[in-house]
Amino acid sequence: MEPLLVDRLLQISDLFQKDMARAFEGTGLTPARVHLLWVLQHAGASTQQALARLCEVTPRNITGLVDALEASGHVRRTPHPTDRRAVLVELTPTAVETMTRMQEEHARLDATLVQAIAPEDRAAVERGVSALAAHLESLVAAASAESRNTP
Amino acid sequence: MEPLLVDRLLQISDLFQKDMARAFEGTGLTPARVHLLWVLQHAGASTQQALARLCEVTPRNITGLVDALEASGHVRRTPHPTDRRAVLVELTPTAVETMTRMQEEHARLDATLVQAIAPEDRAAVERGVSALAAHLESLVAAASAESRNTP
DNA sequence: TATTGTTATACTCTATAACTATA
DNA sequence: TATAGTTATAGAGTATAACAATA
Repeated sequence: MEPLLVDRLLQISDLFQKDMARAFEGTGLTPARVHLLWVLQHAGASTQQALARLCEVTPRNITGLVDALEASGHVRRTPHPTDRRAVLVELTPTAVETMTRMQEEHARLDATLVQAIAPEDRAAVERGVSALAAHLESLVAAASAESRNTP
Repeated sequence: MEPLLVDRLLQISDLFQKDMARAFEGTGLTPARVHLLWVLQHAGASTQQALARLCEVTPRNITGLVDALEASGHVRRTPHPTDRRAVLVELTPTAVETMTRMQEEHARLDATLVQAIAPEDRAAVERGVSALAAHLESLVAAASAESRNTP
């Protein structure tokens, strides 16, 4: 018997994690730190509170990640122009370069993945994974709404 | 512009993680421990060395996971019948029940996922995700073969 | 000599709670 | 009074290295 669709998707999740871990190794970066850099690249200079919301993680956790990324020269803390309690975190020029390369690699990976699918199946797969993502999103949203009602 | 296929797949990975974390919460179980129980359910009573290979994790790590699962009553350590160095880890009856329920929930999730895809797209999606999994598998295998050559 | 599991140590990610400085 | 960030503390997952008992 062939594996269930859900098992294929879980297998793909697992392989993505391995592939990304491999891509970072030797750079001193970790998945959580790369995620923060990715968020920063898209959001631009941000307060740690904003980063905590975007990463769906506690502010305390952001302190630790920013400490590490500051020590490795990937981000800088600068004073907030109007709020003296806050700091702005921004990518350093080297990190901007690193993230640009990473985004190129990301696009290359996308291209090879699309090519791995038979041409006549591509449109259906695009529709299918969009539907799957939407369905899962609603499942998770429903569960988290319920847990807010019974905390 | 619509998101890249790879971004959809990453989104699905992320949603799976959230959904599973939600499913375990309140049970005292964690993703790593459930994974070990899952492996144990499929492999049957195993030595910790075998579990380390199956989970792709160090033997030391298995010691910790088995300690925790033994304390929570999910697994038992029994002496190996022929090798006095080794122990056999096996599921307790309650854990067997828990895993059976989990497998049923897994099958239900698969059914709702398949239903979320338009009927005329289902066959193409099944073929597509199989091709994607195979392609990623070969990418990861190639990378790990290369890293064994340059350690 | 090689293998099984464990002790010792360390690092990363994560969380909550209490505290400081500012709004 | 509320918000931004940090210190303090804790637990889970992971790894390497050294060691005991057994093969």
